[in-house]
Amino acid sequence: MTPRGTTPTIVDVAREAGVSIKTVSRVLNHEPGVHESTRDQVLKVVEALRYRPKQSARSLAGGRSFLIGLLYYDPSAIFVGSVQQGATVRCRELGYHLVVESLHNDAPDLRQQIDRMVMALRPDGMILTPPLCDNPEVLAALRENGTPCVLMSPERDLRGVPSVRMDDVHAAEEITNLLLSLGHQRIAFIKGPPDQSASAARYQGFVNALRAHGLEPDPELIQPGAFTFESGREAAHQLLSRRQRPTAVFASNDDMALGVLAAAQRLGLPVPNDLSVAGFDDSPTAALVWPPLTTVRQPVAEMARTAVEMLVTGQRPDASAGPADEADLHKVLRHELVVRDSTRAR
Amino acid sequence: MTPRGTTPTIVDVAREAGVSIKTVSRVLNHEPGVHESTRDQVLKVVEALRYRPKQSARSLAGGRSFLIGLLYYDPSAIFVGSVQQGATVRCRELGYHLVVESLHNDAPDLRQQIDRMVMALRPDGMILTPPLCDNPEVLAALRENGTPCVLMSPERDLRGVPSVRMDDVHAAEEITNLLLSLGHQRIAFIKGPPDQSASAARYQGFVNALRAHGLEPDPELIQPGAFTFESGREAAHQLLSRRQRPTAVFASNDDMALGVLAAAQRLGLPVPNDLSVAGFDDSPTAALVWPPLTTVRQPVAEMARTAVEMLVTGQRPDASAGPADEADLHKVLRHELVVRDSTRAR
DNA sequence: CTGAAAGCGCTTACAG
DNA sequence: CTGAAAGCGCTTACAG
Repeated sequence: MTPRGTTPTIVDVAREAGVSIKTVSRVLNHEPGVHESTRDQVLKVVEALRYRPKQSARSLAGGRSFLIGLLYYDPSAIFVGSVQQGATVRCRELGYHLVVESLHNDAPDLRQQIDRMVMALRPDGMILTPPLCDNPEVLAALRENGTPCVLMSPERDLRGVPSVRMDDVHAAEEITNLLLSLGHQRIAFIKGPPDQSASAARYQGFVNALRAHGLEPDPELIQPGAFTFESGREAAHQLLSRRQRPTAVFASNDDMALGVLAAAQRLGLPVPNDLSVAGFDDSPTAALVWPPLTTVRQPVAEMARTAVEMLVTGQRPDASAGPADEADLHKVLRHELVVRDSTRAR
Repeated sequence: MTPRGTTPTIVDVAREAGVSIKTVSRVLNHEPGVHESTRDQVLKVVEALRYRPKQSARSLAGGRSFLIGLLYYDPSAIFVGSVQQGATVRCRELGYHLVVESLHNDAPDLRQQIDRMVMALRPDGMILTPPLCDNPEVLAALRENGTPCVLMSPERDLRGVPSVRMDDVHAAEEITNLLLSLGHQRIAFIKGPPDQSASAARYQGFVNALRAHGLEPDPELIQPGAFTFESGREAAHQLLSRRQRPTAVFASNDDMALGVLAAAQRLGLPVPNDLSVAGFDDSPTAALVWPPLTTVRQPVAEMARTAVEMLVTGQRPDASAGPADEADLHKVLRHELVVRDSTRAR
């Protein structure tokens, strides 16, 4: 019997089951070559004793920590909640746990912070979210200490470094197509900041869709923006005070679209009656304004799930199987068009 | 010298510094009774070798995991981002790490999920956020396996169980006082759902403030709500179609206040010119609407920091110091009034 | 199909 | 002020 008040160890299970601890270990790790009856017997005892192997012992002996690290920067990022939801659930399913670390993208001791975490915890893999996944210093630190990484929505894919993303170009095309199909011809576009690759991708999608319909983007209707509420408001003020107003505005993220809504309201232009507005991201706010925003939902939780899987599955640090197929390294997940009340046929 | 390509261990440090591993251990753990010159020598070697003790080894030998668990339920909760920001930063400062687990409040295997995590990781403490911190099953499971907990904003404080919260009554008083000081007399209030204690507390604060000014709450101006956007919209429609409209609405959370904004817009009532609106929570959305919401900011990140501290500091599982002072167990942190453009003097 | 031995890298008593 | 020994609870080769 296990001493009362003490948590059972593998030794207790082995004694109780009448086998060696090695056999218990084999059963617990799903290793092949254990007689079915032996396995059943062990599992029965495990159940009875409510035994769970201790992570620190497994980690010390086996060299795997069963920990996945999540590095993120902006606490207000719409991302965080969904990333975590997806990542923790998938981790649990796979017998892993998620350790979260918030870093400052421009902290002087960024490298030290990462080293410290990696050396202490030895996570079996690390998920990087923007903007950290585009920080060369972070990537270099992780590569040096040999921690496998998956980048979530990086600016651009790196050869040999796994990543998960959605297709911004395609999604922007779909939003634009929606507006076109509603009969809009004068569609304005508010761009993101030039230093983010999503900005160019979304604009590209917008242009693609127009051209596919035989239209050319009208320079008068293209405004710069910064992915912020304020920049959206300013851009909208410009656009809506033109002699010939657009009948629809596609703001390339939700925060800017909210700014457009505010500007329209300020100018007494009812949305969607006199103006259709579309955003991009499906931020929590998008559904909490009037009218609720038509937008694109990034599959954030799914991306996180996928990242965990790639980390747990691709455990071949020595690349014994030869260089992994580059295409398999970069996954693109399907987004979702969310049509709400801010868009209407003209 | 440390073998190349291998991460240094305590043995390498000891050899290089010409001391025993026990002495290295003492230095690293800030134990007293080490000669200053010895300490310096050890630290120099630690630095040179970039040595960091391995958590799994420390944990296995020492019985402390240096892990703090964070249990949460709702991924969309405004909480998550700030909780994590506060908790991870404080953890890092104290040499701990944060493991996050998302649970379903009504999952059938809730208890198992918790047991599994605790048995595997042996976190030194656990932070519970609403609604998990009010779930008796969760609390029982944690108590049984002896994991110290801190409850964040629980419905009610439990004897002997540490908690951190803000003062809802006081904050609601302040919002009401603000509206009163702006000259509003007909102030409507939208309540939260009766099963959440914050609802009653915020209403209490509202009533307190009115009475302090010699006013009585007008039943005509009190509406039920459910802390959701929709319930706020409905309540506002009721309130704003009265023969004698209120000049201000205090919605007891931001989501409902956003609903009020939507309703006012629908009815062509400009905010704040014809109607002042105040919320509660300072959700991310509060600043992303027009006009931006006057509200109360919960000190969420600070609460999380404090929770980590309580867990790390109060490491006396056997209560050797006698029953801790009940008052010290329940911390109340200062909130912040956020005055924006949705409120104006009438 | 199963087991005895060694060892992962630390900390905890215990000495001196 | 410092150290030698034992042990935490597992997994990894290695045998048979």
